[in-house]
Amino acid sequence: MIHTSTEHEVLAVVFQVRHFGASQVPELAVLLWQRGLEPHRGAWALPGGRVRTDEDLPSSIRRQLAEKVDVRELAHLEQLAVFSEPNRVPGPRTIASTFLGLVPFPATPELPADTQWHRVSNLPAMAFDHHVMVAHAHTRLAAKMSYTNIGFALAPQQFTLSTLRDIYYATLGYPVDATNLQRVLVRRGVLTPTGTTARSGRSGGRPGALYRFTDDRYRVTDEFAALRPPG
Amino acid sequence: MIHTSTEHEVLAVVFQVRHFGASQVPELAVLLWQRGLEPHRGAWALPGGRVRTDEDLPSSIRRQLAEKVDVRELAHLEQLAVFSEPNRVPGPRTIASTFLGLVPFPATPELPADTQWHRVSNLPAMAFDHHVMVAHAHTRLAAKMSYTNIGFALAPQQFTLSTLRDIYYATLGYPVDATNLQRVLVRRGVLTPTGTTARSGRSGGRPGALYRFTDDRYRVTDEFAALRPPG
DNA sequence: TCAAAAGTGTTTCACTTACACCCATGG
DNA sequence: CCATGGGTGTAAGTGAAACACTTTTGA
Repeated sequence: MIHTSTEHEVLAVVFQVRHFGASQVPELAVLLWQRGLEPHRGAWALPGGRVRTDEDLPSSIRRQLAEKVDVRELAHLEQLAVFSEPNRVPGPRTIASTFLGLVPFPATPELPADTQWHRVSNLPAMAFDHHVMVAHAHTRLAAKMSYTNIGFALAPQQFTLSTLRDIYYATLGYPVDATNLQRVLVRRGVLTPTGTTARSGRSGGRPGALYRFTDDRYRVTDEFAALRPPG
Repeated sequence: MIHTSTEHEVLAVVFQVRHFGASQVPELAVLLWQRGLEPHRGAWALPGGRVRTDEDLPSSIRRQLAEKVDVRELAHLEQLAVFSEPNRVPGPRTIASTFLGLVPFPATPELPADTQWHRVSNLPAMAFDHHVMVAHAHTRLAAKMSYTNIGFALAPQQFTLSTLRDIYYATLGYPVDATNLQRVLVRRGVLTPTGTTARSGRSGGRPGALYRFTDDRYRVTDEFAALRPPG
């Protein structure tokens, strides 16, 4: 197919840690909408769409996400990769810029009828190259969980360490020791104790201390694993 | 200004570690060309240009770089950020996708008359928003020097540890201990001894052992600084 | 008083850095 | 034989992981 012009679209991989069914442990979820028209009718797609000529990409994706979720819920938004294969979608040649968006636990935004949260570990049939984008976003998120404070965008304002441990588990895919998590994050200045305590759960147990993220903006907290500057 | 359509361009920040003047220590350099026409006539710009409708972004930037440097010299190429402010350049609205390109030391590719290497530490007046792109690329490169094998794309096939130390110094901006550099990189499997030795320099001194990078493809070598998987 | 959940303390381990000292070469 | 640069050994420090043990609560 020969293209004569190029369109530009933005797509967002919006993640939230959510409870599914009666399961005790929450899982990582991604926001998808189901296509009602061909091509790929019935397949699930990432929210987003055409970029207008008078808006930059972050504005564009925020505008388009506003139709899906309350944008105030979006605690973090960052650029991912660009997908530019000339025939990645049928029709006019379209370059896609992808974004990673994060919604805090445990908000439950209103969703349009065609839109749903899906387990990242159990994705439905997806439209076009969107599954690659989800995988890419997940990889990026998991990496950043260990050397940035990006968790602030997935956690509530205040939380116990068990809650935070669940969030790390959901994003990383492997269990994390709550004790060590606390020590690592407090030492780095990522976590601050609020001084208050939560109430005990339904089945008793000692109430947990409440923490909050020190910053509510993205920050790299562990830049140099090796080859640090001298001093 | 009201735009009615959107163009898409690619721009590359091409780095090389180079000797400048009689200085003993090489420095990080970026490839720039000087604009001969308005706007920003005389200012220095990144290589790149309009994306054709039938090529993806990596192909496009490779094609356009071929006019500046021998593409065989380009040992690494990766996507950076997209710049999308509607008025970032005069004329039609243009979205720019930027790339990071790396050329090994100490190649000296032929350059067109309008093109030169410039010290990253002493940049000339630059066109449009290109200085931001260079800063962004430098930050990304410095970060990746410490947790990936990306140095393979800046180093010769074989090299002594002093050479490698200079390359790390040039990219990171602070001195690195050659001894520890060797230990860190060999343990991670990034560096392999060749078993051969270099000849002594002009002023005598013990000849250095020669090393090579184990892989000639980009690889993350130190994924988890903390919160590693159990086991 | 028991189970559940949270928190503390301690040991072990892996890695990195810093630095003093020894080695090989050319002039 | 000495200046120059390369290489080795080692000690100290950091920070993370694992895990047993203690504390606090609800029922």
